[in-house]
Amino acid sequence: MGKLLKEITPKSQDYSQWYTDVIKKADMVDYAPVKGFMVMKPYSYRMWEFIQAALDQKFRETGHQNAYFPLLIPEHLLIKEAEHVEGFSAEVAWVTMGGNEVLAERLAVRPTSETVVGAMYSQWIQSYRDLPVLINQWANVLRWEKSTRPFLRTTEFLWQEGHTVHRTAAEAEAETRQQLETYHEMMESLLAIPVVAGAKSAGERFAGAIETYTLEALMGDGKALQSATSHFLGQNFAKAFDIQYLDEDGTLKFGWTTSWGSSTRLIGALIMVHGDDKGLRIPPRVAPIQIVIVPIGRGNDREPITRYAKTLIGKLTASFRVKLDDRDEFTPGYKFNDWEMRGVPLRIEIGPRDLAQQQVMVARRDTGEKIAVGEESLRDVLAQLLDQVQDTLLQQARQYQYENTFAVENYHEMAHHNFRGFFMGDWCGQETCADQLKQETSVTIRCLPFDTELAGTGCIVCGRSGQHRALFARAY
RNA sequence: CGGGGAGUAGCGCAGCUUGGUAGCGCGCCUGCUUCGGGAGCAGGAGGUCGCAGGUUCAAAUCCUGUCUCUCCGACCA
Repeated sequence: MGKLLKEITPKSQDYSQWYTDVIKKADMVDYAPVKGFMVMKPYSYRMWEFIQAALDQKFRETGHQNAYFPLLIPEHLLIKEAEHVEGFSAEVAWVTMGGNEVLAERLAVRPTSETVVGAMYSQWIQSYRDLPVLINQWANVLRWEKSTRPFLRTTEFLWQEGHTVHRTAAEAEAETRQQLETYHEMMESLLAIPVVAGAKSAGERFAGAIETYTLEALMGDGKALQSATSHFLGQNFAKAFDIQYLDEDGTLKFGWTTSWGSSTRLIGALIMVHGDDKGLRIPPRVAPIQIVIVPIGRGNDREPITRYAKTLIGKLTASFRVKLDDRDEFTPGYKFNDWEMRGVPLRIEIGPRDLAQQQVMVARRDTGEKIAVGEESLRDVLAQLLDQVQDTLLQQARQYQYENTFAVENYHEMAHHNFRGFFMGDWCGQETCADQLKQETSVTIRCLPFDTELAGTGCIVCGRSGQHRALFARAY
């Protein structure tokens, strides 16, 4: 325990440093040779694969197909939608050379793919019979960010971006909401992260969107993290890229498009929502290793224990992701701490006493609780415990969010909470109020949550009558 | 992009003020003993001091430039 503190800075002492310590000590990332880039090591990449698998399945179930669009986008395409290019111009990386030749037109490394997708869709779509187009791609994108943090904001990141075209506004709008719901469900059931769903205010919308929906999660330091977004693009991109179809009535009409995305940033959210001073706590459903087995004993004890551990592995691998830590060079105590740092949900200890009693000790990462389990019921108990850990992490995160969500009548009240947490308040709808708030407190409007009502106490900034109930917070 | 801090062995650091044979802890390798919450002893390997210039008989140390990490702000998934 004493040595542990040397390795991971306590959250309460320095949250940023804690985060950096955890991702390094849990063997999730390494820094790359180019500034702002990171290597996702196998342990974190595996988590991404679980997220991918869950989303991909859901996308398919809702009628979407995967495709892949090019990494490079010619400048003339990128600049077609005026608002869009303005929103992204400051963070686009350009390719200007091909081999030894200077290119006639420079090529943008995609910051997102609406433009190149739009250019292709305009060629693919002729008739209302071609609609809807429901395509998703798994890709990397590049945004030249000024300050970067592993997972939360890196220059290159992995994500999925869905791009759809619909015949009617209502259908596109429904698609936008449906995809947000897909993310919502995945975050709670897989990552055990509660979120607030809502619409972005005009000032916070995606560049070129009519409406942006978002999921906002509360991190352990009281800051909000935008975790997934879904955009209703209206006909903005259809007009810019000439995505038209001949409708049943014989007239040419513009399609209605959407786009929606979620990224490896989700892993950053997972770390900050569930981690504690001992390190990571990974929800079992995304844990690369769900159960680690630590054999205890030396000399004459060792051989039968190892043999037993191996038969146990054989029995459990069909149902769980299990690992036997039979490293010779570390003591059990070291291994306990090591796997706790890496966030493995359950640990099985097998020592001479257990062998004699035909039982094992099972320790939970989330609560620290340790129980003896008889061999015959082991598989069922483990399955139950994994569910319980998954559930407990979600409940704890919900509790934390609940305890750190405050209704305010004017923005000065936020100071009582050090501007940390979710703040619910009325907003008059004027951007000037949002700007003033941000200027003075760094707090921004995270979203206008669905299914909320005005408190009637007036705009928290100017006091005029409110137009929207809004979620305010400082954000990553 | 602005303001702080930091780059010396795999990791964490000292040495720099006042230039003169590169050190400590952990880790690593070998051997023996150890194992229910970060084991002990003994021996050993490992460094062009971030990079590039400059000053000097001599640079980890002084000067200039540059790159990277980190924290805090402004900009963004």
